[in-house]
Amino acid sequence: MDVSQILDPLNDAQRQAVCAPAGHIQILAGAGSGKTRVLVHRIAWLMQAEGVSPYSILSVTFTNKAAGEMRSRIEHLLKIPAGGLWVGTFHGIAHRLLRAHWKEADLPQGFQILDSEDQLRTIRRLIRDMGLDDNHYPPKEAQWYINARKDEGQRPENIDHRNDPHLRQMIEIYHQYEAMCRRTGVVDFAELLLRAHELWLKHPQMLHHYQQRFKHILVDEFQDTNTIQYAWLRMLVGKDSHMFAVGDDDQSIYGWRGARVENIHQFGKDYKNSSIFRLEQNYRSTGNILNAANALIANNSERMGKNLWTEGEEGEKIRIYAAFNELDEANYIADQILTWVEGTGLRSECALLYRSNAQSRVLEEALIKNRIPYRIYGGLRFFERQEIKDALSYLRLIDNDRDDAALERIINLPTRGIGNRTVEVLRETARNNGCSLWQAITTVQQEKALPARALQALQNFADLMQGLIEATQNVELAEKIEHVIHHSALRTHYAKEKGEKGQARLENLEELINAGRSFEMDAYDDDLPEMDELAAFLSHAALEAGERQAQEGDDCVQLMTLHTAKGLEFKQVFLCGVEEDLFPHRLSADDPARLQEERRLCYVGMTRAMQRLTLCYAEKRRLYGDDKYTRPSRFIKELPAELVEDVRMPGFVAPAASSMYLQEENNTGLKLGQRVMHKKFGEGVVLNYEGAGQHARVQINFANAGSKWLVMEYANLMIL
DNA sequence: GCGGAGACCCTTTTT
DNA sequence: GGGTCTCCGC
Repeated sequence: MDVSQILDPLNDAQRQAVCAPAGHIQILAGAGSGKTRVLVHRIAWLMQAEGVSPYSILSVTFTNKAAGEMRSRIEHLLKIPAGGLWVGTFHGIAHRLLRAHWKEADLPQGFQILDSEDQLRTIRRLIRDMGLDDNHYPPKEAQWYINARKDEGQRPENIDHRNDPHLRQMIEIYHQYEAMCRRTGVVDFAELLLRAHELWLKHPQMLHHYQQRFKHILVDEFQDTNTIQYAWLRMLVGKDSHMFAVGDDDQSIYGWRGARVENIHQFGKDYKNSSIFRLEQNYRSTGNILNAANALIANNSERMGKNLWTEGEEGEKIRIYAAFNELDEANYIADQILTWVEGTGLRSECALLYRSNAQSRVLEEALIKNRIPYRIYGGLRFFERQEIKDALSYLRLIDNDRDDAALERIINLPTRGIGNRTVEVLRETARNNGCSLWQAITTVQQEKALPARALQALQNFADLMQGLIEATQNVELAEKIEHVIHHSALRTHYAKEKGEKGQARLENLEELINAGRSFEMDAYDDDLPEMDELAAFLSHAALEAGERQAQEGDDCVQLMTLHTAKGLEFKQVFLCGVEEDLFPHRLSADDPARLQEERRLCYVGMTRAMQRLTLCYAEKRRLYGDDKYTRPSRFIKELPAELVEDVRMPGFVAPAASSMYLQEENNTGLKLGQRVMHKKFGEGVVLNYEGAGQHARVQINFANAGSKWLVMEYANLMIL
């Protein structure tokens, strides 16, 4: 067997990892070191050199994009379809298991998936129905709480309320929410993972079957695994199976959503005989960029340890641009891009990365002003769009009449005279009888619990749904969708919406029909039960919300958050707003662990750059409506001086508008850094201003009392 | 049932 | 500052 195709494109470290003898293996793969390549080639190696059957390989990723890329690269390398091989996301694989074993998992056969938005709506509804004040129990917080507990593998009955009444109530909300999901036959994202874990916990013989089957378990982005994902993996790894975990602790940026970098350390403890390989040769960035990134990340503690290097050239220094304000920052960047393009560079080679989405607007405006086309990542994806979710809700209700969330969404959409009062009566009836809202319609009608007009409106809705159910039996999926969009009058409803928006919505609805036409059921390799095509389509819509929408194609500058940029690379990168309080974000600055995550985020951002990296900060920034004086991020100071260069023109004088602003601000009579004395708090230093004149507030860092915001009018400060 | 006024919020995102 | 949600009046 000729394996040269598999091994030749690899460097020594990669080859060692790919050919490592069976055993538990951990790969620490630095940014741009060929991580995906190693995973793909490892799978190819197992199959072609070791004669491993694709049937016994499981490869897990976090995103559908990564899973898709992995599968296609494997097929490209092997030049055959990799049938039988399981490649998927944690959620996709859990879903597959639960479909196959719905009975053992104690789920209804046709269970559907509740996406985050539906989950939030459900929880909001529930909190109100429980008679709780949603100011005291914000639905968002409850949602976060529930998902976090599920990610940790906890059910409400296992959580200690520690006699805390608020916590006790949160647990009760979790409890009620669970009951609601059971009643309506839906499962949220976190539940997929938790159920899949419990499924094996409760059915050891089934676990044994999968342990026997999957001899090789490969995990991508291992640093992003949360508690339940790692527990699930550990369970699956039987005594004859091997885990191949690829990750980078320095690129762990999802701690805030439950990811545990500690799992990387835990791996070595759990698998004492495991070996570890490091991929440190970088094929992406210049030496200067790597050295600067290395220096930055060296400020973090408890690292596994890793130093990126390159055979390539040193390259340019890292540029630091100190802007006067956010407009100046944006203009500078636009200007630099124009220069880049004049020098035959492509716009698409340039990326503008920022910490938070709110920063994008000013950048966009500057790009528009300079007629620079751009593409912005983020925002709604196809299956998350309002009109698409409306249409899907009809389909969900057809598929499962217990789906209350779907019914609530469309019972009066388009409006058909079913008001809030009517729906309230339905809810109450459903609650009292422990039935679905759909069933409650019949009950309410029988009991004549509403005025005749409302009853008639309900009857019309019931007739409509009944008609849709009958008309969509035994027809092609696309035809089903088409029929629903047309006869529910969603199409006419959105046609009435004026302007481009309405037009776009209509086009999206058409696109949904197309999606139905091109939808292919996964051809599963084993004994998975036949799944109804509509149900499969709905699951697909929830699990793969589709591409983030943006005008594709043209040569566009790329705008995105630092988080979104992970895994991507660009010749020229601008990190925008590299300022204290923005990056690191002020909400993360106090907690050392979160601060380290911010630093890793900066590391991720810097290592996206291949040739040129510019860090920008503004000395003053308008954010959330008011102006703030800012300080450059501590991350800038952590870069070795010999690797950076200041690109603000020396001796440059602030433009008139800017200096006027400064004067106006300065009528507090104080300058930044000014030492002052306060009667009560003692001596301190001026850190920041807000507003102007006598209503201005000033932030002072007191030597003994810490940092405080004071109103000038009352502060009575003495200048020292 | 809809549209306007006011309250409220505001980090990062995938499934 | 701006986007979203809620409430109230028509």
